[in-house]
Amino acid sequence: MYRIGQFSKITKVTVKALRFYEEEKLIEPAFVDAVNGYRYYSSVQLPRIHKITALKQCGFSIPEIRQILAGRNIAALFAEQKKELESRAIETSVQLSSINYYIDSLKEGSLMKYEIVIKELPRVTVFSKRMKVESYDSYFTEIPNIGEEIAAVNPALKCLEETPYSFIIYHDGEYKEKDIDVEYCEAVHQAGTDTETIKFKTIEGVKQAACVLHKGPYSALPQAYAAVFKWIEDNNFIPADNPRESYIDGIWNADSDEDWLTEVQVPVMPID
Amino acid sequence: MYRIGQFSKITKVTVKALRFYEEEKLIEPAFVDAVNGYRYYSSVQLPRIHKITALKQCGFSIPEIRQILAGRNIAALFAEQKKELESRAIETSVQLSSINYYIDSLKEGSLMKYEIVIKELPRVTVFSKRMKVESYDSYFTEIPNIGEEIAAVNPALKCLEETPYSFIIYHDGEYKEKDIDVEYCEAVHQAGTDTETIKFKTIEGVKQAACVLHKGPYSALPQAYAAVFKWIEDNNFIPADNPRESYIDGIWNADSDEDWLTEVQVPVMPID
DNA sequence: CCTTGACCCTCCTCCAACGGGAGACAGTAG
DNA sequence: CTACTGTCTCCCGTTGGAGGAGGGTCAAGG
Repeated sequence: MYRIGQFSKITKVTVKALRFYEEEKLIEPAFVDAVNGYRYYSSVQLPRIHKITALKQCGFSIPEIRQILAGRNIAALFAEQKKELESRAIETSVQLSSINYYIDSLKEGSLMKYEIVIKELPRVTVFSKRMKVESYDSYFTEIPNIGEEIAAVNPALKCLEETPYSFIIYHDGEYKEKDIDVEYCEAVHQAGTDTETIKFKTIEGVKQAACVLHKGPYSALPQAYAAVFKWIEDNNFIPADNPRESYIDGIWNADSDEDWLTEVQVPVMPID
Repeated sequence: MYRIGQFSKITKVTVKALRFYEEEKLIEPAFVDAVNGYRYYSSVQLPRIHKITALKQCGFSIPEIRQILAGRNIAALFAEQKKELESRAIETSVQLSSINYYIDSLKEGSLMKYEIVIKELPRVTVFSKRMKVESYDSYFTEIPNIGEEIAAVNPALKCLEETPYSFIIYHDGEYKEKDIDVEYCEAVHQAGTDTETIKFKTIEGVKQAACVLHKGPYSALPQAYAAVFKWIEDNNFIPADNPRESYIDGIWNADSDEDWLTEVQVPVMPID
């Protein structure tokens, strides 16, 4: 019979943990002195505490260990824990490559200019106009016209005011300087009547998109694109769809182009 | 200006988290209505919350994020986090192979007969006698003699009574049936006078040893050895030293050999 | 004007697995 | 007798919020 401190040394389980396991009904002392309350453990309990330690080293929680010790659901719990650990391994490796990306970008002196975040993009109903434009500058003259044209046919049309979402999809997979195939979209509450060139449609949600926020004039957007595509590569993702550029602040509500805010969103999927 | 719920939708950060971050001084609303207490956020805060989200996805804690946002210790924190994540990745992979080992052993019908635990073995002072014996049975007749012989020369000798540690080191790296090179050791408080065949020595500690507890007669010990060596292989470790067999309960204090307890300890190191 | 539903506020508790420490006995060695 | 170590119980703190209670706000519809 060992006192708790001795048992603790033998088993390498702290005294605190032993008392806690008793409270959690994982293991009880073989005998408790009724007078002074001292706990006494015996060597026949070594296999049990050994088993507890082994299960803890596998990352099981205390209720799970209790189940396994009771002999219930053993196979199921192990299979579940395996899945859990596998997803944890993936998560850690994503974090690791993410960190490496930032360390890289720090070395190049740009002090975390771009941070990339994985987000979900919701399903939205939009009106959209697809067009080929000569250059980036030219479509900004187009956009106000689109709004007017669709409003003329749908007087009661409402865009999302609280969480507005207007963006351009680049249908050329890659970066181009001219003759760009773009689609301007603006989220609305409900579909309305199409025009010749402007159509209502539903854009499906995207479970994972790498998103980067760009602050400043549009001329610097290519840097944001470069950053997000480097991140995607570094983090073992691949683009799963065409990139979007979402306009948050711009000429319509910010004076200085230094204050403009644009989000680049690239749907991605992990490389298996 | 967005109310908290709208800002939450835009940023995919829950309302609870936004309020919590405010309390933690990570981000404050651009404006708080003095009358009703409503928080209002503006789009100029998007880069900051975006940065917070990105850092969280790297696994940083909130105090760390606060430091990084303040621009302090950035490189150091990133390097530290990288190390942290790397060790977490290793830990998870160990747990994973551990789990796989048990799932394997479950399939073979043996319901977790042996659990393997990684423990540290302390540095101990022992008296030891190294000898070649014909078979496993024969050295058990030897052991009592060793104790008597050393006690004759060292009348005041004290073994560790509270946490006794007596064990055999197998100097043949592998399993042998006869002509075995063994060393019997028993931990003592202080070194004493050597005899012709029994020497005092200090055995260095081992940082990681794969340990398995065997309950039952010694004839079944080979199964325990098989289990621990399989585990070592499955878990990407390699033996780092000769195995030890530590005797906890045996003929001297347990009647039935079904109650005997022995621990097999194999020092290991991870494969790089 | 009243109600309803959607938001928002603050404040409180809860999670996991113990660690740290306070205050009070217990047991032993010098 | 005192000092030291071990043990007991009880309470608080950790992380990053989630969940809920109880109550105020705001706009729309009847």
